[in-house]
Amino acid sequence: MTITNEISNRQLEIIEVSGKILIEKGIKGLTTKTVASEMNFSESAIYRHFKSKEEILIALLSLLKQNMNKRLTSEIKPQNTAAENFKAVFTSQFNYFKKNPHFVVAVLSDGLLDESKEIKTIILQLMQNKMQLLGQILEQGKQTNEFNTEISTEDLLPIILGSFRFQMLKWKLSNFQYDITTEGNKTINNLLALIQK
Amino acid sequence: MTITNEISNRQLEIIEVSGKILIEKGIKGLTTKTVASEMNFSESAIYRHFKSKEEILIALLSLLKQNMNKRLTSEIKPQNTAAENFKAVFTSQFNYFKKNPHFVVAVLSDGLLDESKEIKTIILQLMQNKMQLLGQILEQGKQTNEFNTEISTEDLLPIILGSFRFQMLKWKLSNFQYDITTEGNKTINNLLALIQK
DNA sequence: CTTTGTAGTGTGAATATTCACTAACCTATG
DNA sequence: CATAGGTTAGTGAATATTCACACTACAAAG
Repeated sequence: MTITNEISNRQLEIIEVSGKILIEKGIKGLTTKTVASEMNFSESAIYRHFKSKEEILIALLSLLKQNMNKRLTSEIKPQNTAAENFKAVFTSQFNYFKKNPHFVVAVLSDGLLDESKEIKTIILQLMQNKMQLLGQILEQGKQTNEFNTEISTEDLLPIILGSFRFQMLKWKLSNFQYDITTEGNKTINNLLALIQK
Repeated sequence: MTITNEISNRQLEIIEVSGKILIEKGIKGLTTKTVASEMNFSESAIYRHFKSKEEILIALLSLLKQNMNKRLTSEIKPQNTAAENFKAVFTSQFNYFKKNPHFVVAVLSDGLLDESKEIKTIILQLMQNKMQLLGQILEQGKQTNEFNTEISTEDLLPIILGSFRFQMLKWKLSNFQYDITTEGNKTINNLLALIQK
């Protein structure tokens, strides 16, 4: 366990393994035993890399938050139409989760919510960041007269975000068996159809 | 513990207490100890009323399923407009959860999903029932030319249900501090504005 | 080149705690 | 007097965490 803020390769492995366990067996299945077993080393070895189990979850969520912010921010380009930006953001999300389904936990992280104050904070930040980003795009669309102005951005956001979350939940319930990118694209277009003029 | 299918008063108490614990402390907080403590009797007394902890959860979800079906079905009236039916169904939901916030678990039951096969099945049924009911209303609205036909009912359902779920999540995250019926009404109107002609 | 210190990473055994659940017993009431 | 519903006092299993110990790589020192 190094003192730096950097994440070591071993830590990253543990995070990924934890995410995998989380979606396969749920929060109850994530124990020091299962993590150690999946890592092919003993339980005590975990503590060479993380102070506690909670720290693993915190690291996982922090990583995702960081990644998501960087990734999504880079997708938004002022020269593009709001619809294009809207599509780009969600396409990026769906592609990312297709490659890293073990991070879907973070979207459906209600189960983790009650874990600790710190975890709750990160999850809330994750939501707020996404809301803020989406809010920008919606405002852009209203100003450029692409989107309907009848419904306030504030009211539109939970509808869009809720749809996204629900889609992810369905995907998880199917055990990730269908292609989330094609299904996701359908939803993107449907949502756009609803809010476009 | 009687042999009948009826739920005794004591069982109902336990179910309600469990629901309360579930939203306050999450699935991890729901233990024989916390239930017993909230009931003001010993842990072993629980087993006079339920065979296992899982049975409590199953009873809770079954009760809600039964209740929701009955309640929502009675709200749909063919002589009413689709918009009226739509409103009636959601108003009923919001009113019900306002009075029984401890049952919000069932809407946000992601955490329970991994508990057991049987529990997962009931939760899925709960979702499907609601989808089916809402689907009827949407179809009615399309036939009477009230609703937009651009987006298929199938595609519309997850958007509406996702919005509802997200609204409930926000409410829970706020610790049920605001009035869900007024906030809910806003969402109902917004959704209607989106799908109406 | 060899010794030696040290940081990093692993192990197995032991720990206290918590969990769901059970057994034996008590007692009021119909 | 049987039964429903409560009690106390356990049970074994699982859990997160700690500890003493061992091995390795490698850099500094002699």
